[in-house]
Amino acid sequence: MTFGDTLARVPEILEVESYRQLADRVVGATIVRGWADGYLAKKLTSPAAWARSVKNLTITGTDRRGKLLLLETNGPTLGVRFGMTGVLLLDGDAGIEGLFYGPHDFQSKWLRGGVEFDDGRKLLVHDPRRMARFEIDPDLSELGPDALRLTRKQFDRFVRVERGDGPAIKARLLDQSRVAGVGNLLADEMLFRASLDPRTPTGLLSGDEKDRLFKAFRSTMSSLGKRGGSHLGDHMDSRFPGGLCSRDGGAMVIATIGGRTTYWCSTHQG
DNA sequence: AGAAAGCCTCGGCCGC
DNA sequence: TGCGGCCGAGGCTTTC
Repeated sequence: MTFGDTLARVPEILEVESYRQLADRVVGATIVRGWADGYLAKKLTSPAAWARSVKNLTITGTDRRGKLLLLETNGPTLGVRFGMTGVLLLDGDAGIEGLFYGPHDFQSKWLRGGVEFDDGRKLLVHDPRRMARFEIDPDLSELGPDALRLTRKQFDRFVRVERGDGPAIKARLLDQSRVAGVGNLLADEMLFRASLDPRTPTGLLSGDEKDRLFKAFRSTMSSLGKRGGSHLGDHMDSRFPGGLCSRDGGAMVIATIGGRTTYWCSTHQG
């Protein structure tokens, strides 16, 4: 599903990284005003707490951990989670052009909050489905290592299972406390590339299967980063009911794994 | 009108 | 058998 020639996406790690690059443009600016609706401020004590906390803060830098965008300031660190349909806007510029599951265009009624700077610019969160959240001094200890820079050593810790067979590898990939940034589409793409059944218990992966998954993890991040979005994976052409695998023509299977709709090839991921 | 997403909460049960 | 922690299910929210 695309919107004509417009790229359509889900805010997974690659999209949030492009939001971070957009946010880099406000480094050095000072916030004069901030606002948020009740949903965006849901993790804070109130929308007023956001307005009060951000006033007069100067942005000193940007960072990102997984899907969490971080704005560093001369005071607390500001965090933004984008949920399913959140897009970061800087005045007229969007961090990305469209969303896979989101609307085809931007509407002012879907602006849920943001900040205004001393130079007049505005950094805004556009979020039709209201799952984006602001945070103040977010707790990073609950997030695993960043998926865009995952080393082999970190990967080996990521697939380690303490007890029993462990969760399905698909569920482990989505576990943000194990590795931060992999969303549903990226997880399916990695497993497709690694020729792994998403239901495989993490603790039962062979050495060869772990090697394949690590390679697929890295290649998915780098090639989809170059292509420009989480929705541009090799398996996406086959990602519909009744779809056939673009690699070998096998029938695609659909099931809920790790709480998310999962597509995989019955032939090469069997 | 059903399904989709990220994230959070809750409850059940696994494993020691 | 008891307990803590893990894991999966379900809810939130809105749109197409």
